Amino acid sequence: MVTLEDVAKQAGVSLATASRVLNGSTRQVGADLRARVERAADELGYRANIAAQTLARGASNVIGIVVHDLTDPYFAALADGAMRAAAGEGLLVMVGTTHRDPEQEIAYVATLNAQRVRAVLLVGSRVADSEVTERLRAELDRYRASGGRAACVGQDLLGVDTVAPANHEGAAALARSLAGLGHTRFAVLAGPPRLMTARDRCAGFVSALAELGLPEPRVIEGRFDRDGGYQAAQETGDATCVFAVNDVMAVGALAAYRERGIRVPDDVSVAGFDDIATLRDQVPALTTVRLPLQDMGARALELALAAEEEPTVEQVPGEVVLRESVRALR
Amino acid sequence: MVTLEDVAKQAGVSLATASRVLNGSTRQVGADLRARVERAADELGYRANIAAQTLARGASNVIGIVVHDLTDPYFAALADGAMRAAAGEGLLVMVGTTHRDPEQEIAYVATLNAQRVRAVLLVGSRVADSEVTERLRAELDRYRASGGRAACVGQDLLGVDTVAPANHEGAAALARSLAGLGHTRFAVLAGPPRLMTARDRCAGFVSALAELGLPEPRVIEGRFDRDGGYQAAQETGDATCVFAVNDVMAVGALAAYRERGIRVPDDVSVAGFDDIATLRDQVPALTTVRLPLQDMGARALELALAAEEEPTVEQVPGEVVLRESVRALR
DNA sequence: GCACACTGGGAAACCGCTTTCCGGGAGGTC
DNA sequence: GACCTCCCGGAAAGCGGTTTCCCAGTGTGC
Repeated sequence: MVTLEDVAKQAGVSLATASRVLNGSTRQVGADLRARVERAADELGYRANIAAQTLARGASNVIGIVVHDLTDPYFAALADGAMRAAAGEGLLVMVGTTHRDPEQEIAYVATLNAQRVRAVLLVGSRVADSEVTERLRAELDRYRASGGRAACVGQDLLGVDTVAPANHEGAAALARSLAGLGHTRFAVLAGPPRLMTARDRCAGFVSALAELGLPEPRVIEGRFDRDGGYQAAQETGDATCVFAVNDVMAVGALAAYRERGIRVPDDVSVAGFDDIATLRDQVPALTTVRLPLQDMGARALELALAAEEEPTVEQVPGEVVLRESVRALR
Repeated sequence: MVTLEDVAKQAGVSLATASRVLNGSTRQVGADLRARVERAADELGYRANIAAQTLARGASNVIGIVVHDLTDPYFAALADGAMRAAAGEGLLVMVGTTHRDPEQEIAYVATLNAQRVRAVLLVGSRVADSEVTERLRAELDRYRASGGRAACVGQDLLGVDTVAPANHEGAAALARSLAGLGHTRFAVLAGPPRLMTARDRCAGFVSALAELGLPEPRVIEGRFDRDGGYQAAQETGDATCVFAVNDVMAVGALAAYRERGIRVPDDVSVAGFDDIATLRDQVPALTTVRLPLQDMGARALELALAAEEEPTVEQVPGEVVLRESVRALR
């Protein structure tokens, strides 16, 4: 393993000079020495030891991103956005996946704190469990107390900068659009009530219907993934319009209906939430609420790095996109 | 920022003892001192500085994964597999995305080397550019020379442990299956010839057809993504069966046909490659070659960590999965 | 011609932790 | 009771960089 000292020795200069040449400094180094050092480094194949640099500088150039599940395109898009932004800042990215285990999330914050990462991004829904949230928050506070920055994509429950998708409002807007098509009997594939995102979307949808004076929809809980949508779709009864709280679930629902010979949108209309790019070619094309996922990820990183005194909370509106999976009732 | 020294002082013990208690050691520490240290650490909210640990230990517990594009479910699945395996080993993961720029790939290897990560996983197709490959290989050699381990998912071109999907054979098997259905006029949505993966799949398909004595397929180059498939599908002429070299392209092709009123599989059969989970609910269901992506990612990590003397190359067979997007010609 | 920046080089302290080495005390053996 | 081990605590030497501080040499301005 080649060290800076080896390089300095080979170039016949001091450690200080070698460091200034190779790893950046405000100080100038004469052209000849500079060349000697660079040549020596090249010949020896020197690579700075970042651990040592981090230790000496007291700051790393790494950020951490914690997501629930990378294979879920929702998180992949958010992570990608954040990673592009990070790359633009010359930062490296450490990614942790919790597989939806809140304990893992807490553990990651602790680990990333230990890594002294510059910033931590918590991407994904909070859960409705104040005990867990409190512990996460404590861990986060500890991290921030020692100079770390944090931001979150999801619900503003952690006292950090937050990019908050307008789940409630987006679902409400969707409900109004669907009601505008003449639907009155709705069902909601609500996902797990534990997940704030699922809960908010469901609540937004339900409350908008109530405001319109429409009957309460049937709310079917289940998992937050494709299979959750598939299963919940078995129980939508005589609803003419079904809202799945995310696109992946909606796709599961479409599959379920297809298998049972129920036509979408002729027999039942289906809508999702998120507008996942990978699912844009579904047949029938999915009505949904579009969220600018990549931008949200990037924005979260910006917020974290900007580090205002007071945590910023940014609402991100969703845009209702009507596609072929819904039809108007005359 | 609370350091180990603070903890030691507060507990009234030496640095050595505090270290042994908190950060693991072969040495025993007496129960009372151990308790004192733990209490002090807890009170102060101590988090070990990993940069310092890495420096002192001379080894980090981080691995690096370099992928082309996280939003492509193919890479997401591979990365997820590798990350699960890493988590099982207690390793943290640093993810870099190249967005298909080979220079970025080289740069990441250099950076990860600087980070002294335990292992580097290069996930994704090599490119048919020996100059670039050579430079990447040189960077990798430099990394390995200083004790790093590396593995690759893709083509065995780097002299490191490799998990190599049987692209050629898989595509050939698919070709035979499709020919068995009676098809004779084929087209291949071949992707970019630069990409070895695209090239191998295309070549495997073409050569299998040749062995069967069937006419040469029309080969249409293009991008490796959904839009590439969409565009290439415009030029498939009178082919009765179209092979897209990956599922995402196949989905693009399905969309193109749908728009033009060409029915799949009635008018044209379509097949892809990879068996991407997110795309399993496509209509019509996509015929494809299944690759155990998550396992491959996990396996690559295993290989990298195992670190035999001679690089291992593991072929991973693909399994042809016939679904509704193809039909038999009578 | 002299005081005075100013420039660029090097010695050495320091970042926070691990680990080797040393030493003192307890316990065992004959 | 002398001698040996074993056990466990602490001092201190690194790990590989960065950066402060000091110093010699070189232009400047008057």
